[in-house]
Amino acid sequence: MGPTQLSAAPNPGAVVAVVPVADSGFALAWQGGSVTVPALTAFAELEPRWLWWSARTTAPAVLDAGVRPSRCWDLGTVGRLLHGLRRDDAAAVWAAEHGLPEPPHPSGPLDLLDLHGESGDAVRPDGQLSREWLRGRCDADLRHAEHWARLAVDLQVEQEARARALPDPRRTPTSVPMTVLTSYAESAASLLAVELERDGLPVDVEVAAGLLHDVIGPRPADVAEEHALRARRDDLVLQHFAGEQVDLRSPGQVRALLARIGVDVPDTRSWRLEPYAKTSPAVAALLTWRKAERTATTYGWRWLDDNVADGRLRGAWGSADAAAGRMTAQAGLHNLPVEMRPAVRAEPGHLLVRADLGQIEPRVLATVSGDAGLAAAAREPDMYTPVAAALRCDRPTAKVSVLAAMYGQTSGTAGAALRDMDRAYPAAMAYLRSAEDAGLNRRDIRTYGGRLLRLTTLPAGEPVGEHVAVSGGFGRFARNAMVQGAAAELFKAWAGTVRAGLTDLGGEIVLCLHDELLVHVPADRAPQAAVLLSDALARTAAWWACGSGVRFVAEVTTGESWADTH
DNA sequence: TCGGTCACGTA
DNA sequence: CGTACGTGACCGAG
Repeated sequence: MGPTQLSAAPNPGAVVAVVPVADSGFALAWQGGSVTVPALTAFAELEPRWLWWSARTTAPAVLDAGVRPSRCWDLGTVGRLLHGLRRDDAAAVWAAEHGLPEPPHPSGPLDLLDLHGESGDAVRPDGQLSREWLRGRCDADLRHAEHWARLAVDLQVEQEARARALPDPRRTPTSVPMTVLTSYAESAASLLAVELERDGLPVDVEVAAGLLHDVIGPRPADVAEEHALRARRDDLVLQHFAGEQVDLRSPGQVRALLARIGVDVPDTRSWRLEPYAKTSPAVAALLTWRKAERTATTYGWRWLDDNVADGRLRGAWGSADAAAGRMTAQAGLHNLPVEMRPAVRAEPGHLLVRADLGQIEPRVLATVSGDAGLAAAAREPDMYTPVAAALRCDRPTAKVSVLAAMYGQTSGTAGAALRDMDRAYPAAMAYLRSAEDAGLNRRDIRTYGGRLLRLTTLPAGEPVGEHVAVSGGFGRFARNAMVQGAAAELFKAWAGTVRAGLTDLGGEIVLCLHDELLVHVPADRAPQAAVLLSDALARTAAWWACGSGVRFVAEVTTGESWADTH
């Protein structure tokens, strides 16, 4: 082994850390060297695995520089994955990797340790990162940025070693260990989140306006007209109550109002009122009003004005929620009512291609639990047909039984069904019980892909699952999170593969919806995009579910609007 | 002005 | 058939 040359260029495909410095270029570092450059193009040709402290802070500058990264490693994202962190800032990730206590937020006041040393070291005597560095010195100039990039390289090596050392849950492991692959996929998802936020979802404002007009009436010209229209909607309900002056938006007042016509309910949720709608026109009118009111307040003219610009609906995206690691989105991107989906339209000369994973959670359960019987069922296009045969019941009963087992049913008559499930699929049931047990006893657990679910240090009532503490403890939460979390990991791995394949087609992912991908492509490439969505799933499942025998299936459809693809 | 609660949209 | 998330309105406390 000769001495390392500091000027040695990275090999193609190497991990290369990038730290942008405003208006000055980029600091780059890799194992064996580092450099500062005015532009990224020469390094982009090496197709490196770009390494950054977080995509959210770094990727915009990289994308602006004209680079479309195909692979990356996100220290914040991987830190959250490996350590179950609720934060992804450099200080928290660094501390977790080095076994140090969780540091205060970088915005907190500086102390003597932060300012230690002649020039101010990046690492404090106690091993934590200096808050002075975190607050701007790291990208103040290229010299400091280069040091910051080297630290990133060191931390990546440590993270990868940790990921590599975790047990691989697959029956037939591939050469790259499972949690390293998950780290790649989760990092890609964080980059995708940045792109989704920048590019947005194509929405035809004219179509959206037409839909709104039909449901909530014309766009009000001023505040007075807005109130008048609101009053007119309210009157359609109130006329059923002899002109009483009641605030329909106040659940308490509505409940009292309903009591006066003999409808006595503990709350006024729509599913509870639904049975009365058949016989009571007043209740029916109230439910219709509720529907329109939801649209008017949450997805109305204000929403359109605030969130849609240049024909794109934009909101903040997160790559992993706190509970199980599913993607999150704001601005209504994840809860757009079905009635509004015709407004999601491909731009001229383009088409939307939608793919959704069929029966994803039971197939994931078959994979992660290694249950041979359930895996055999998961080789079929419809899992519930063989399950019904095994349980000697009809298909709807089979479906309910599987879901009840996965989610920990607490109501209804599940006893017999669960006994049958135990007989037919003992390994899957044992897996679920073991997850529930970990939850009940507050033990940390890892998902199939290696995400740490922290149940030990979580204070009761902490909003990881806002209602967990009150509604049933951590047992059901853990049982659910192990399945939902693994499904999220598969989904993101799939999405990352699709994203990489879309570059050649000139297309982009425009929406991620837990088990559904929406892709926007030039119209003549739509057939290729459809093939890509299916192929990417097969290729992803080949390593993700290696040796399990489980098949994953996607339904793929093409159309001009999102609604057309259903 | 704030957090809690209700309610409801999506998966 | 449970979990999770984001949004907006009301309501009472401060």
